[in-house]
Amino acid sequence: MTHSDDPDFDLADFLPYLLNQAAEAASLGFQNIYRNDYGMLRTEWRILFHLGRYGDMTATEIGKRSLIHKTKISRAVTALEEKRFLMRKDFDSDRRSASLSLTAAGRTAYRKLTKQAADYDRSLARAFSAEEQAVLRKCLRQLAAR
Amino acid sequence: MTHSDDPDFDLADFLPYLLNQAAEAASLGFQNIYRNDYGMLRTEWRILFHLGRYGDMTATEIGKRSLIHKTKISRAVTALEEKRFLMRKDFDSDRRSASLSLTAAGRTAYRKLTKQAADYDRSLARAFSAEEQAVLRKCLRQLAAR
DNA sequence: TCTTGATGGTTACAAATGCAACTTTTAACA
DNA sequence: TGTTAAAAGTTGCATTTGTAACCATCAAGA
Repeated sequence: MTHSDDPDFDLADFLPYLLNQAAEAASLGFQNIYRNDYGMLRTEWRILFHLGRYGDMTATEIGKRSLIHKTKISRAVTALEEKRFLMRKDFDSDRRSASLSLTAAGRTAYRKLTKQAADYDRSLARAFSAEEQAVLRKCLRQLAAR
Repeated sequence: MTHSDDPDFDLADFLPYLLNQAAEAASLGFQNIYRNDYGMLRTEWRILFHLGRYGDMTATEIGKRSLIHKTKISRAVTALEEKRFLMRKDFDSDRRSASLSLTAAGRTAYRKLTKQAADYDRSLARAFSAEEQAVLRKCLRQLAAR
């Protein structure tokens, strides 16, 4: 006996819930890599990725691209700096901000992590047909864009 | 110019990232409802849901069903009790645990929230065709099951 | 030049979470 | 019966994160 007026509804079918479960499960495997192998947090890996992929930029520019909040960026940049994955180069023109660029170690980490991410992505996607993958990614993108 | 050995790879295509973005966006709309209207956190709403849907049970039983960690359950139950949404009934047979049951206010909140969840789910799903929805849910379930 | 307002980034504080340690009670069994 | 181990919850601590307030610098105009 159910206690609901809407007996067909179940959390397991609720899209936000289902998305969360899937996202958490999918994150886990890769999280282990950047956490255990590089001692990074998620935000740090994301920032490393942005710098590696798009080149040097300021914290604000990372924020515009990634939609990560500036306090998270500030802390992650400090952490990456302490780990010697990136360096700040002050501008003469504007001493409020600095150009962030990866060190050699940072670029190496970027290269390896990107490769592992691509591998991991393939291992996840392997469970689905090409059509399913296309639908899945399209739906996710659409949901994310709200 | 890209700085990668794998120039086709982008975070925006990375499934864990995409899933996270979609999950976060999808959560937001409903989060506003249980937060603003009922002052609940996500775990509290989930526990309210389990009790409303499946009837009275102990904290451990909720944990088995929902896979929520017992410390989160303990804190959420206390919070729901303070908000007068649930009550503990001690067992005579085993004084370590208690049966948790919703109050009248809790049942009302459950009914309304469940209805709003169902509506919200439909509003999300409306963006997709029936086939897309089926593929999406199937893929998410499969990912979550890993 | 001086003031006012915006911008880039950091820090303080509070809430949320995970992990481990702990308390109480029960069960097992020598 | 008395000791030990397990189970049900709770609490403490350390980490992470969001919000708001904050400092320093720069731009624009009076």
